[in-house]
Amino acid sequence: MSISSRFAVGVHILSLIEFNKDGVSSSEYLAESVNTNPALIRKIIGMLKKAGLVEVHPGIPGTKLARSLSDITLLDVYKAVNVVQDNELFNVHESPNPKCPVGRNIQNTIIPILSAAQLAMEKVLGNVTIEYVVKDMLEKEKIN
Amino acid sequence: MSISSRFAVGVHILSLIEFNKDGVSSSEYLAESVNTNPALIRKIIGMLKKAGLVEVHPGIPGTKLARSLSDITLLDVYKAVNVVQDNELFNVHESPNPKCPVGRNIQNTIIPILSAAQLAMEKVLGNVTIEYVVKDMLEKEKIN
DNA sequence: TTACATGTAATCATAATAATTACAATTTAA
DNA sequence: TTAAATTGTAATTATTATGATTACATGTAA
Repeated sequence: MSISSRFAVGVHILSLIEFNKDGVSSSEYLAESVNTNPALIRKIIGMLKKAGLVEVHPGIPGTKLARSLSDITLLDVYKAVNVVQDNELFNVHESPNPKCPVGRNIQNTIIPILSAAQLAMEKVLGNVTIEYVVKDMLEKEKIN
Repeated sequence: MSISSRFAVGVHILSLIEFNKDGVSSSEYLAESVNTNPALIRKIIGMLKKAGLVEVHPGIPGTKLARSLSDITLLDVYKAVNVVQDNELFNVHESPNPKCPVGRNIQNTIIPILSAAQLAMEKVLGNVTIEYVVKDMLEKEKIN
């Protein structure tokens, strides 16, 4: 089990749009960097658009960022691409036996805990911006 | 995508062993409460045993806790049942294009962030014991 | 030796993912 | 007006993971 790479690809797309801000970031161009096919990129871009993170129009080549770099967090991307629903990071068995004191309470007892764990993870993502990601990549370029 | 219910079932099993500490917790007994089949329970119990959380012996009916309730955290269970490997909660696309500054840095830039997010989630689990879970279930029984 | 429980491998149906193909809809430029 | 290029989106496929199930070998105790 792991969270869909749509999320990492979304971050990749937004970062590359910034790196290529003076050029045209078509789905084919982005797909070459991600190393996948343009249709998948367009699907993810569609989700980013729906979330208000990018601007893109049918027939017009290229995608632009709709917000400043410092105003887009990894949590925004994560939410945009629907990799995990609220309260659904953890799968809880569906039909425990209500005749048993554990069976009839397990869900109500652990779901709040699991939800808190999920929120703690998401909070970390919320504290990282695409601006940081881009700057970090530039740093790594300098070093190498 | 979501984390396997093996984890929630593991918590269920340990809690029920405690509730039933004066009786015999066979895989069939546990399976009835979880509402699944005994083979799956035995598989999960095998993992809990390997992690030193329970005692169980071939041919001898029943499973016992190997540690005190207050010394077993949800993180112990999570680790025991192998629902998520270290650094693998998030899937990162495998072969980004090394000719692109984003493609050649995306992994090194986001993996530490994703790892920190995963650890934050796991830390929450590490702060909750089976003792708390059992007590909370008892509380909920009183109320209802 | 018989009955019963655990340990474990194998099989199967289902669901999710990512890759891919295909094509309609839209825009721009010739 | 037409042609070319791009986005939007649905459908298909191969692969993988999960959970349910079956089967049976192994081990214990009466």
